[in-house]
Amino acid sequence: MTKADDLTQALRDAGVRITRQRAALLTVIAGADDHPDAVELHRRASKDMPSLSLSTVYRTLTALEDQGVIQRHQFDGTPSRFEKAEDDHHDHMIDVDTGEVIEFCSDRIEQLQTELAAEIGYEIVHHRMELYVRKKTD
Amino acid sequence: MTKADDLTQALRDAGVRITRQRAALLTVIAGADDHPDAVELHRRASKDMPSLSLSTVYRTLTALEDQGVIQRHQFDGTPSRFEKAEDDHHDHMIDVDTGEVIEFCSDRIEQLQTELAAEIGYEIVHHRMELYVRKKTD
DNA sequence: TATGCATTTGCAACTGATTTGCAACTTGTC
DNA sequence: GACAAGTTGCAAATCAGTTGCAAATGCATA
Repeated sequence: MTKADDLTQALRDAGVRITRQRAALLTVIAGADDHPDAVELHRRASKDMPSLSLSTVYRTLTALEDQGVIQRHQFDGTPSRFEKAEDDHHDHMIDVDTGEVIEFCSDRIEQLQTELAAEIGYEIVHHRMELYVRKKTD
Repeated sequence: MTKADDLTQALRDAGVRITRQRAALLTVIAGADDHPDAVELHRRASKDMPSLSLSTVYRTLTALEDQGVIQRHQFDGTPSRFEKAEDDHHDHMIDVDTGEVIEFCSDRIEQLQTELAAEIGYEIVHHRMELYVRKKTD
């Protein structure tokens, strides 16, 4: 049972129809270790499904996001990028020179965020933290 | 000497020409206590400068951003919003129900961010932290 | 395994935010 | 005050993403 199969089953259980184009996209997403955008996902999935249209990719990505199967990230001034929703939450560092995305997580920061919001009577629905970084040279 | 005058002088010193349209926009930005988008800024500035075009607003905002005079924020799925660059850095909470933007700052979090980046050999160029929040009901 | 129909597809046209080409017009300088 | 270079307004282009529609397909059921 591959990761793509897991995703497929989760969707089927949720009443989402698994078409060949969705299956192809799921396979690509399950196998991606990076954070591709819609065009890149379309490019990759097109190898299996040459007739796959970009609008279907967009529609499917939205559906998958609604199902909580994938996550959408909107980094500074670039098209949305996607990754499969792992059970563990994390944030991102983006290397401003290479565009490389590094995942990280800090429970301490999350806790401080929650406290800050609570202090003024709010609770956090979701958050977004991106560190735009550069490799140290010294 | 108003804030708008300060901005004007800063730009003039940087070799940026102060046209009537830029002056009008600077006045609006200097007087704004919220986080308006380009269309809203255009609407406000048009009162003094009825012929002001939206493309000039966009061009000027980009120029002001390049000069470090204003900051651009891209909150989830909405047009870019702008504010004058104060000397004090801060982050934002966005009320998901009302769209209201609340500024906040945590030195403790900033410090943790710097440490996290340093641990893997990076330094932070800039960062972005947005907490999407909802008023607590209980 | 065949049937039916709601869902999904590809295409092309549309949207909303922002950018750009260009000729006419200002600005700051000499 | 005149001139070169920077700016403007307009309309058209761009870019990421969405949508209407008729044709095609998944899948629950017979």
